[in-house]
Amino acid sequence: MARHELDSNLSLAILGLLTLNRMSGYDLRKVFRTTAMTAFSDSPGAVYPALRRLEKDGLIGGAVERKNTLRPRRVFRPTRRGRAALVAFLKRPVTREDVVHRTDGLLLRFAFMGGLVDADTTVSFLETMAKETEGYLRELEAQLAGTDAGFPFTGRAALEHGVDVYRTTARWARRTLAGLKKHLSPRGGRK
Amino acid sequence: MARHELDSNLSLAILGLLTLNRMSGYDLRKVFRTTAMTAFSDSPGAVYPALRRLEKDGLIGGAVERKNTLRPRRVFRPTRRGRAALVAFLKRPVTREDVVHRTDGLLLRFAFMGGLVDADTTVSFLETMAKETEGYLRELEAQLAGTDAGFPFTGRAALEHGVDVYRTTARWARRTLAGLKKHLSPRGGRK
DNA sequence: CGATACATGTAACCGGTTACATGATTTT
DNA sequence: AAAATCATGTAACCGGTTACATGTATCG
Repeated sequence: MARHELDSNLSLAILGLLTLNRMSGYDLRKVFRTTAMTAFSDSPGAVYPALRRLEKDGLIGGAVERKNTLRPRRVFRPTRRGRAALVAFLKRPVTREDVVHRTDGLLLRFAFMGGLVDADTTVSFLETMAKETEGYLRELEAQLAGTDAGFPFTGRAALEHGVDVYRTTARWARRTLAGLKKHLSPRGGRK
Repeated sequence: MARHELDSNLSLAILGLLTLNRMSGYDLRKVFRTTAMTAFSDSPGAVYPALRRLEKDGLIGGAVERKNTLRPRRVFRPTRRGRAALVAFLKRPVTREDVVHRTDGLLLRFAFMGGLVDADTTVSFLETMAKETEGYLRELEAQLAGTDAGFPFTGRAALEHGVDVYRTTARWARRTLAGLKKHLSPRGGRK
């Protein structure tokens, strides 16, 4: 038994994209090749097996389009279970572990939250993410301060890059939180 | 035949660390568990096989310490070939691909450059890295500008995070470049 | 004397990479 | 007619994860 059904960022990305638009494997590959989602492999050896796993787990279903032509395609969309699994996954609490070791997964989850989870969940997601990122940032800064003599210039600079990136992420979370509140509150708020 | 001998960031990290200090597998695990190098697995199932691969490829050699005690340890250090392979790897040209898909590897290479490669190489590494990062940043910004209606708020925000991070990396490269030049030039310069 | 740290391994499993394979359709 | 794009797959290989296994040494 797989630990959970969304076994990788790729599976999460696919399920999320299929929730937005029904797509074929080829369509997904094109998204991964041509958009900002280049972190994901567009190789058939990654995409098609991932689709089969999701289908086997009952999270997506594929229907053959253009059945009688010579170039049919299987277009996938999430099942009810799939949509539920995605929502449950998006709602998982944000941990320090996520911030330190799974930043990409965290951002991916956030990217798909629009429309799938309520605003409160999104807000508290960002709040926790900001807090945990700031906490880890302080750890890193302390470590950087504790380092000095004997440490080569380039090593120290590489560490500084890490600090810069986490600081950027913390600020992004705070800024997005503010933007989100403005986006929701003013008059009635949009879905 | 493996594509190249440094088959993963973990192998690179290990070879680099062993170039700084002779260490055992357990020592390496401790480094990965307790320092900022938490991106690397401290699990024995990752570290010991990686050490064996590096040894098999003749890049490192292990000597048994405390032979006659009941708790001996194998302490590793790079061979001449290993040191040469590391330097060659560090000197590989920086590509757009590296910037887009292997930022971590790039930073890791930079971290180990101190003392192993000459200042010119380090400087041009940073220059290329800055240029390619800025180039990709412009691509991303164009993509972000081209997106708007229909795109959910959270999706757009996630994209903005990516832009923020690349901008941070570009600035880091420029700042570090300036710092490096100051670090080298003023009077005689240090090794 | 129990818990924690030291110290090194193995094995099943898993997802991604790389490369191979096949064929139709559209564009130039 | 050639090249690019559409469209879907398979298979060998690889490194990392997770869990298991074993035993010593030190600290409280």
